[in-house]
Amino acid sequence: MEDEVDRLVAAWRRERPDLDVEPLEVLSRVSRLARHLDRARRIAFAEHALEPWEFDVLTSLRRAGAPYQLSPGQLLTQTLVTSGTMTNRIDRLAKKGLVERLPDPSDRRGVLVRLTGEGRDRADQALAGLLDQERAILAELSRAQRGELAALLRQLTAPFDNIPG
Amino acid sequence: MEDEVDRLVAAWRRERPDLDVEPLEVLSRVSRLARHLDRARRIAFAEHALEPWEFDVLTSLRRAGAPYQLSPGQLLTQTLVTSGTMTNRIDRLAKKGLVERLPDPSDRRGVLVRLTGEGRDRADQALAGLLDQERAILAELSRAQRGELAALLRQLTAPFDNIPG
DNA sequence: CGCAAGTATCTCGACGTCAAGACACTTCAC
DNA sequence: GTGAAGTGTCTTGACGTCGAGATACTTGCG
Repeated sequence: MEDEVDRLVAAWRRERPDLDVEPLEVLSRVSRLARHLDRARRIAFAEHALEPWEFDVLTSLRRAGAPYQLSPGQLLTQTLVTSGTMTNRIDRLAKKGLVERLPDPSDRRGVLVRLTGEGRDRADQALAGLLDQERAILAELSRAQRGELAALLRQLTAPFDNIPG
Repeated sequence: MEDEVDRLVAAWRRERPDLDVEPLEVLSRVSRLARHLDRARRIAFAEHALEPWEFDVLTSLRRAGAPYQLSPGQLLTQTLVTSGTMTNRIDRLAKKGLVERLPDPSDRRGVLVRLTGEGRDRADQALAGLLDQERAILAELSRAQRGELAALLRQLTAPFDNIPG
């Protein structure tokens, strides 16, 4: 089946036959698919009255394991946002009672963000919903294909994740 | 090589051994890679004094071929933004002299957006720069692997692109 | 010990996006 | 032709993000 990137690449080959546009076959698909996923997630989370950004923060804390707390700096690296954004997110989540700020006992510059009981429940529920939705999207592929795809993507993400950038 | 998603998945398996988190192996990588690509593109385009959103609009028009004009509605479907956003983008690009608005001769509700000569040159230059950067990112993979990856991604994007979403 | 450099977080203003609705024009059925 | 539904674009207000700088504390060197 043809997709929008096939059309996009064909158009470039017509308009700019002098250029090698093969990279777009992969990376434009990644960007566009991410865009579609963002939209789908927004809808899935709405059932749990959560925004995607709230999910990102809550699940980062949830994954940390008991006592479900991380510093704002650790949250930054997990969510790929800037520090100003994270401050704002923590403020809003705290106001909703899903997280709380505690002073870091070992560094008085620092703060720890801890998930509340309600925050934990909401994260768990939303995660289950998200996984259901993602399984439906991935039903296009066989188990083996999903494994291949994951491995190929890992090769591209690893440099970004390991060399700081 | 391990990436951030490997760590993320391992954390979920520890915290929620009851859930099947396999979908994250693919889709979390797509989202995170897209995020990294956004950042890299922003830097690449800065050399040409263009923002990513400007590039998106200008190249959509460029790909359309002479006379390089599309309606705002056609631009919406190509760029995956809302109509209010597109109006705003066209306003700003017009103010910079990179596009111009013309009345649509065949539908008086409509408008056509046309690339100016300078807009076309800027789009062409930025595209070449982007492709160089993307080639560097994709050097992690063999030509055959890139082909495989593109084909697998196409299977996931096609439903979004063909069934209206 | 004392000071400079480094680090963690927060503050602030500018900006881009979105969603919903308004408006103008077109199309289609009767 | 006329009215209703449909379509294409723009307007508006709220919101989230970013980047740069400020602040408070810590670390390491002399």
